[in-house]
Amino acid sequence: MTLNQLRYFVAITDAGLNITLAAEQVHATQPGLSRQIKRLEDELGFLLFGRKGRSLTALTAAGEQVLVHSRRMLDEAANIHALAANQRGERRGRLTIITTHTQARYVLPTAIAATRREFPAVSIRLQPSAESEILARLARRGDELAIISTSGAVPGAGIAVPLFRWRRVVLAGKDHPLGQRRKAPTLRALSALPIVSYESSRRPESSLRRAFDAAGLPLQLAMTAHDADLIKTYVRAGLGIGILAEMAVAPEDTDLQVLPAPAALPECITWAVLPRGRVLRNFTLRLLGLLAPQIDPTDVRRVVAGNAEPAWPAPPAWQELRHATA
Amino acid sequence: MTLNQLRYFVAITDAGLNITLAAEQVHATQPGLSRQIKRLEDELGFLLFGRKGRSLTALTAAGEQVLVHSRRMLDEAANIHALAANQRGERRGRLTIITTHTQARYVLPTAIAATRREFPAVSIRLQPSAESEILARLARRGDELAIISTSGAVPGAGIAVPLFRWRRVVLAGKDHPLGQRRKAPTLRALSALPIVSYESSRRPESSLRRAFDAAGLPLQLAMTAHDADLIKTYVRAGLGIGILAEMAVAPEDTDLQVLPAPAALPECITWAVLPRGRVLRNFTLRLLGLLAPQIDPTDVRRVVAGNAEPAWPAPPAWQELRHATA
DNA sequence: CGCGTTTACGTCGTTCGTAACGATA
DNA sequence: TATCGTTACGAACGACGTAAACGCG
Repeated sequence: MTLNQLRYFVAITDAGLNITLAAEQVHATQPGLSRQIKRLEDELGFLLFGRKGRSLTALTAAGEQVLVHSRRMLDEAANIHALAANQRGERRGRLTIITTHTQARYVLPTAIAATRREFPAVSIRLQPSAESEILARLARRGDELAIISTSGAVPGAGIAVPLFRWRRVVLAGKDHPLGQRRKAPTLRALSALPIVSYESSRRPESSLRRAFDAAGLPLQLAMTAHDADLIKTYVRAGLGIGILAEMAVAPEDTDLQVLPAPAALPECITWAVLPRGRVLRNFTLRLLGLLAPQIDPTDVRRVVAGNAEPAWPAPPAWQELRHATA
Repeated sequence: MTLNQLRYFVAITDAGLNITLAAEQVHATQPGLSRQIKRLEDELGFLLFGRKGRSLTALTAAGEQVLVHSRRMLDEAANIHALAANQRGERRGRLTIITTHTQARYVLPTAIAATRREFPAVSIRLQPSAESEILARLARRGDELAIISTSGAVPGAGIAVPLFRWRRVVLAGKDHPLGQRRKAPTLRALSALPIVSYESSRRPESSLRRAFDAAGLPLQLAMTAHDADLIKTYVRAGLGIGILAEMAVAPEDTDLQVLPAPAALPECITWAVLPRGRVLRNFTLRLLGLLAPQIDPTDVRRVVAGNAEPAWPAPPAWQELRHATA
């Protein structure tokens, strides 16, 4: 049993049982993979894949089991390599961040730019994803970090580190009467108007929808998008009233009226979610520190390694954070 | 990075940084290990060991880290091998049981004999250990299973499966007046007499000692031993009154008076403790099933694999169990 | 000097890529 | 016939053991 054999094995399963495709992805030839799988099966004494004719049709039940342990071994191998890279001060690497559009567009840029200045050879890959996919992707391999928001609840998968608290804002067109009193509109007032907000507000468990439900008021979603810029565009076009994250309001949005959200809309928290048990590269921790200065990188390492229980400092409000890091 | 390199690496640390000794234990030559370690260090880019002259003096800090992940990788490799052995119905293997003398002498024999009848090629190694060492040894490698007793509390390390409940008995010499009423003596009565019991009773947190402490009575330990047979021998010799586990009373002990223990001495539970995350061989589960028929082997597998939360059936009393399995 | 590690050298086994072959839709 | 997996072959690499050299107590 070789690490390479296991690497080929999971590559084949990840490629949907297509050996040729898997071979490309591990930078090897197809006969090489075929042979190693055969060797592995010979050594273990049973088939990993079910075959019909010459092509692979499915993992066997035993193969499923082996796959689980193989992935763990490869994860640990990757951990040792990450450890080594940190140890010798390696400054190259890759960091994949899975996040939503709003975080990517309004929260991350300064921190990512600063990280890149410090580690110019690190390739940072932003992977905007729908909220529902984010936690699922974390389980995959790679040096991944998810940045997501919830209204209070701690995300289930991985190690969740609270970065900052934020509230929603209400956006109205320049001459919309809602803005005339310059204070937060009531939930009831919003309920009477067409709303433009995030796609995720369509989900019945979204905190926006639940706030309206709790008040017994209807929520009229005129339009939804993943993208805060689109939302603002359509508010400008007069499609309705925007409800979005305060981070998404930029200085150049002077043509819009920005009002606080009703108190009934709960405060949200943005979290960094890290895969449990993974050795983090130095630049990953650096990015986290830049995003939320209250976080102690050493604590993060300990908790992710499973050597300490999470005990995070209370996250600051977004406004404080932005002033502190500006 | 090769699995062999990691194997050599942990062998060297387990051999106390003696490469020659480690080489014997992994059935290889000393230069081979030296070379592979050098290669590994070259690849990782830093030293795993501190050296003085030509000899290894200590693990480096980075080496400690690598060691942790290396062990995990090798554990997973062993898991795959165990999985494979199970899958192809391999009936050979080794099972090391870490336990106390009383369990080894009075509880395990029938179950072990039955397991050996079913798996004649399995070599079972009984490793009697003091209670304090048992849990520490579980962390080491190999197909290990610990059988230990506590007075109620769940053992901390690994997965603890409750096997059965038992009580203590009081042993007195044939003509000792304590036995004349043929019922359980009081704690106060025992307190006035010299006691012969287990070595572990010397520990202040032992349940025997705590029962006397709670009653405000002194415990006079005339003699202690790890070994129930020794205790009986010294009771016969008139050294004092024996207090030991009910399992340790054999039919041939007709020359001793056997009395129930005072109710103030709490009931104990014997547990099987399994290392978390290890794939168990079929014969290990078989032995567990023979020890405690109420246990569902599939549940044990699931819980040890981390795929289910422990929810064990209530353990029967030793007497019921013995009659059920006899 | 004895113990333990490193270096040198020759052999063997394994892996890999290229190329040809086989099966399947 | 195109696609994908298997088998065949030759080259290159790497691991291993033996034997000798080196350092340290």
